[in-house]
Amino acid sequence: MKATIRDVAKLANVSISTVSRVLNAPDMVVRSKRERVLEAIAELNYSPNALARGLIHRRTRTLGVLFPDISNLFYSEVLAGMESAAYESDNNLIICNTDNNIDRKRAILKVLDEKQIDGLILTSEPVLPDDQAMIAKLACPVVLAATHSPDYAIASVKVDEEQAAYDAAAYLIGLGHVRIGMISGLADDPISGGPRIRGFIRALEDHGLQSDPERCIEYGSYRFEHSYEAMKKLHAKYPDMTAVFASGDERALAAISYLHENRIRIPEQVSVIGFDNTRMAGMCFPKLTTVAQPLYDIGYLSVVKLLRLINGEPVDDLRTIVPHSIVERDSVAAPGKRI
Amino acid sequence: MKATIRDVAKLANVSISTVSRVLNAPDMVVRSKRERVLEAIAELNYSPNALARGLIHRRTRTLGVLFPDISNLFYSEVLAGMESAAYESDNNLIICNTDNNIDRKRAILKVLDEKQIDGLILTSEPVLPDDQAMIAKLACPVVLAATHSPDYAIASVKVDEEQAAYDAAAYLIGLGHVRIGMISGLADDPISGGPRIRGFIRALEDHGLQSDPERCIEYGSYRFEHSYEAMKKLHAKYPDMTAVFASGDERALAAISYLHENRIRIPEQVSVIGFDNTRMAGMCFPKLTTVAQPLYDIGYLSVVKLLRLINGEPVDDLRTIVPHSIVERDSVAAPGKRI
DNA sequence: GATGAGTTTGAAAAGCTTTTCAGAAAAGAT
DNA sequence: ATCTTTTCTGAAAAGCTTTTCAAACTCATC
Repeated sequence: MKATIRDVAKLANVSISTVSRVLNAPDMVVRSKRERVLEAIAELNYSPNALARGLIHRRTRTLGVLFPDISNLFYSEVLAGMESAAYESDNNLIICNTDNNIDRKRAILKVLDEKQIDGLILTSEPVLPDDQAMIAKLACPVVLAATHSPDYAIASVKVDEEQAAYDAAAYLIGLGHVRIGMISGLADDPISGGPRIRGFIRALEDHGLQSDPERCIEYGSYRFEHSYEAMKKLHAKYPDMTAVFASGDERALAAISYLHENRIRIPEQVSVIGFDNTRMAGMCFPKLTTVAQPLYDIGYLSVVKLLRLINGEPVDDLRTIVPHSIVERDSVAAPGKRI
Repeated sequence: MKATIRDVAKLANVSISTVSRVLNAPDMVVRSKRERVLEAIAELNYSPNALARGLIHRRTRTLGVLFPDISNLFYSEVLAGMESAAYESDNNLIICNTDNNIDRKRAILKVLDEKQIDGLILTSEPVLPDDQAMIAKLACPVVLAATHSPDYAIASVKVDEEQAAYDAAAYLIGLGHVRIGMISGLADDPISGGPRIRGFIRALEDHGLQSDPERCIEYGSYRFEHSYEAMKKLHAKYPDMTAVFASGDERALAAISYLHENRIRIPEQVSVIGFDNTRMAGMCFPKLTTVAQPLYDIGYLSVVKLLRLINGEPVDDLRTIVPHSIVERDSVAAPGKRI
């Protein structure tokens, strides 16, 4: 049986108020008593009950985090950043997996609400009207990580997807590539789809290159197998392309696998640039050149922002844009170049 | 301001006991009142406060999980299994990252204890006397996932590392390999070190092969860069080996990178077998043959086991061994074979 | 219409802590 | 030694729910 503050009070022969003060405002209690209390605490291995505390303070120092798929490297790195920020600020994270399932999400949100989380972070998933309704019922602030809501005024932290995609394409173009394909998420995917496609196309158009989506883009989920098939189709319909922009590192790895299997040399014959810069990017062969999202920072900053909102502090901007960058490794080279 | 049970009671014009009963034992309250209460609940968007509930029931339906490094794919898959089991049993997971830091671990355990978690899962890390002391102070059951404690009677779920390593080596031997190297964790690492090394050596000895650790094993952390260096050294001191057993997929990818960069063909010239079967194994080139640990299951079963302990139900065995298997992909072939 | 059994309800305690408020003790001033 | 201030301390309320217990009610039976 865990010791309670009563037990400590009894053992130290003081009132429970005094024990409480020793814990929360030690200077208020006279030294002799304080020491007796401290001894009693040690002897009973007492630790205060956070439930009771939370009940009074109306604060649990616990945040909820929803992921569509935690087993994805992308999210684990975001999570790592969140966990650090939470630890540094004395908060804990309850992690839930939504599986992209609206009913499951609803159930989770209900429980988290009951558990009195101080704030919630939603990761990657688009905010549909349904979500918005559920969020609105919540009694706590919400931050979106690696996604944002154009329609509702919800705080968010993410990169500028369109610009990042533009930069990826522009980078390839700068190296001299003129026939560039893309493996993309579905066009209606508000993160890895739409904006990245627009950025990609815009870059091609700005440089007067072939930019017909029918020809130079293939779509598929982020899953390796789907991306592999997408690469296969893309290569079939655009055989003379010299570079591929894969909207996600997992897609890039699938492209690389396809090229290897068809004995097409990377980057000599075809360059591949990825997106995300997950840890896998440095572990494949050739090492992947990719558009880096600061995944850890996105996680870290979402928690920081959420904490601000919880504390009623001002946040400078509702939608935080974090910088992306291109990490040059070995999967991209100028077209036709021997290495 | 969140509505409380009082507010509901007032609006429905009943006592709070009645509201509570509508929630917990609806049949006890007469229909007319029940409906009035339900309406009030809906109108006020009331949801019961889990802190107050937890205080009474002495149960929070919240479990703590400690990882040494969440951003590792290995752990994210274990985590996915845990999360499923937790969701199915109406529990939540508080995830913490220890960074292998004892002080941090101590701080985390203190907070989790205060938050009245019902149970704790420790992942991968060895249980040192210090840990044991901290665990003993906890008021809740503990399960070790992907690790175990030979010294203390703590429940655990993991594969038989030694046998798995033995099987990996035996598999290579069965294909005709006679000069086999290993990239290992440090010898004193109780998981990816010691047991796997012993299994590996035993397999070699059982078949009368070169098994001098000085010659055929290199050590290093699981980090890619360290493993790359280890592979480099191993290859230097054992240039005629035809197969490598990498104790972990990340190590295997490093080995593969090294071989690619030195234009050594895989598996024609050197076969590589990994360990873990993380998702990366299917995304590299060539696809990695590896000893599969059922990562998801390890996570899932640890939670199931923990729940048993929490409920005071019997567990059949303190140390659960889950089955491993060899997943054959493309990185291993018979020595000298053309593909 | 009274009695009894069974159902339904509300008051109050319990679960553990923090915080307010007022009283007690100590310290200081005269 | 007395009175004021200041410092400490304890009792009690509050935070929200569940649960026990006893009271009130319903309904059937005689």
